[in-house]
Amino acid sequence: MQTAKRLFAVNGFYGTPTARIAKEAGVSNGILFHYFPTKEVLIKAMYFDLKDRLFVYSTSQVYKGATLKESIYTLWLAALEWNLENPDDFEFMQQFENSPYYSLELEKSHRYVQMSLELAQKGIDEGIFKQVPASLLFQTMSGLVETAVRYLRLFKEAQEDTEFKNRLFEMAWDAISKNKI
Amino acid sequence: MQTAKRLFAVNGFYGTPTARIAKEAGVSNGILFHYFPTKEVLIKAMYFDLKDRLFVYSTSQVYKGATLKESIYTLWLAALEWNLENPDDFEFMQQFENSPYYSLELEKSHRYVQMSLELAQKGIDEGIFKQVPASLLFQTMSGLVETAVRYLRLFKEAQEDTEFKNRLFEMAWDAISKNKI
DNA sequence: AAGAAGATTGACTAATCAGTCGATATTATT
DNA sequence: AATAATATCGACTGATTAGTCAATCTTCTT
Repeated sequence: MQTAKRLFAVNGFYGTPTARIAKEAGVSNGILFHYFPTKEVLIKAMYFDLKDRLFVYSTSQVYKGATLKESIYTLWLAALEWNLENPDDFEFMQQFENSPYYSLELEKSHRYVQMSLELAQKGIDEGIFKQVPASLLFQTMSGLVETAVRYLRLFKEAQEDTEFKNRLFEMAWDAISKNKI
Repeated sequence: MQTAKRLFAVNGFYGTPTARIAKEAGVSNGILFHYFPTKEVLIKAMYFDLKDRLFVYSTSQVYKGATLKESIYTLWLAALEWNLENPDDFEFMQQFENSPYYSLELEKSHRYVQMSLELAQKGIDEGIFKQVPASLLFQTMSGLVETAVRYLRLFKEAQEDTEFKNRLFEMAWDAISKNKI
């Protein structure tokens, strides 16, 4: 799976023959299909695995007694840094979510998504977030994490700039929170 | 190109044989390669064409004497509705921008991107937008248009809800503009 | 009308690739 | 130790597909 991820990230799903995955992973062609009966099964298993690791990593960072904003910030930062530190995962995820393999049903089955939706609903109920559907808030935040990741991948010098990252978060926060004018 | 776009939107680039494009377009295999020497050339030509049509459509809607916020709103709405009315274009664009064909150099060559960047810079200079790079503001807006499109495609009943669309714009505007607390 | 230039055809090919399968090796169970 | 169960191998195949090419048709020029 690690080898497949690296190759997919560079050459895309269709640009990566299963034979090459097996070869570079140092195993036979046969054994690959022994564990993953089709290429599609391999790809979906990889996506599920990735989302689950992201969930474990993100939630492990959140304090128990944190305020909502602190929690959101921690989760936002965790997602951001995780994507920056695992560029192959990010590439793979982007490709997958824009491929025919992806579906909403699949998406909703992940713990990561469920947890995020609950948090969004909490913010709405407390009157901190805008009065829009929770799923919209989640998608907005996810989209803005992606934007931030893409930007910081381009301008690497800003990756260590805490002040700049705070501004990035501020943009995301302003998008979803009620404005106190 | 229209046929290719429809097929790509449904089956993806790699899931669509050139022979099928030709057949469904009612032309021969040979003539397709007469005008587009490779599949890649076809795909890139389609992307360029699409971005240019989006530019023409969007800018035609902006009033001369409009304020910055009005202009941004008009452009945001134009992009949103254009994507909703041309779902094949949207699917195609998403796939392209997450494929190995895509590059930043290509992106910057489009009139649409150049115009957007100038507008973003104007907002920064006037102190209306957050003091971050213009390209970040543009990418943020683009990302939020995508989010809005995806959301409205899922919940079609909200597509005609002007009030809801205003809320969507508000989220985008709050993300990029300075907050008046 | 003759000839040139370009448009169009579709059968063909060389290469690629997902997935199979029978044989062999390793590990677990009794 | 004998047997069963599982893991691994890699050569092979059937299907698919991007791109070619020689022949035919259409349009333009003089």
